[in-house]
Amino acid sequence: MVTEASKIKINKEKYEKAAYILKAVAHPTRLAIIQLLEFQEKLTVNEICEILNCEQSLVSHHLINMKLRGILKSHKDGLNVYYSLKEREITKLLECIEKCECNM
Amino acid sequence: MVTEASKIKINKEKYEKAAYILKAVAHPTRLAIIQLLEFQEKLTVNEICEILNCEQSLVSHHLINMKLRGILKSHKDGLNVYYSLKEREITKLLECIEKCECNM
DNA sequence: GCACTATATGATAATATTAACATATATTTG
DNA sequence: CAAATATATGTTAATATTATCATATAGTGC
Repeated sequence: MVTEASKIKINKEKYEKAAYILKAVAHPTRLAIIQLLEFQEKLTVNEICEILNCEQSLVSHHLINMKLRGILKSHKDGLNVYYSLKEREITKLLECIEKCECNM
Repeated sequence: MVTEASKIKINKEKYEKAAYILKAVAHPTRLAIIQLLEFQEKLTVNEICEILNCEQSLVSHHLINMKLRGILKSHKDGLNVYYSLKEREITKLLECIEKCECNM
């Protein structure tokens, strides 16, 4: 039992990091953005707004937050800001969830 | 563009379900519980409390919530309630996250 | 420099999640 | 049935997330 406990203690930071990333992603709009970018390589804020039919500043908040957490990256080109996946690996989360039969 | 939009619309429910599951899991304690149960098959509420050094009612709330969302299952044996994974697939979430380099 | 467009920022309100605590319920044992 | 134990429940407080709105900033074209 002590072994387990110390194992958990050591891993505490790991769980906190993982939860931090999961929280950044656990939102329908954010998942949609991630999957859009899985197939589109890069999109502007406005394009995402239009596709998702979602207000600009809200989308912007979502994007900036995910960028902050290292999930997205962006580059500016004139007036536009293009967002893209920084971590393609993150797209596997959705696959993983879909395989779960827990969505009841 | 319209194509994208309708695709997203159709998938809206999918993203909501996925977010619902992800939210249930996006917490350090919950991730720890899941990983404990990956290796232990089943544990009582008290065992989990002790290992994680976490208050009983709080653990109970976490467990019940995850059970509600189809991630865990439980069975009673005398005074004890044993919790275990309902969906082993869920343990792959952690692997998946760990592979991401997004954790800054 | 002015008007226009795209994006970001900041404040606040609405809502959801987490924690803490007190207590209830159910089971076992004597 | 009383005491002890394990778990669940319900309430409230603390905190975090999400949405909304108003406005700022920055780049473009005239």
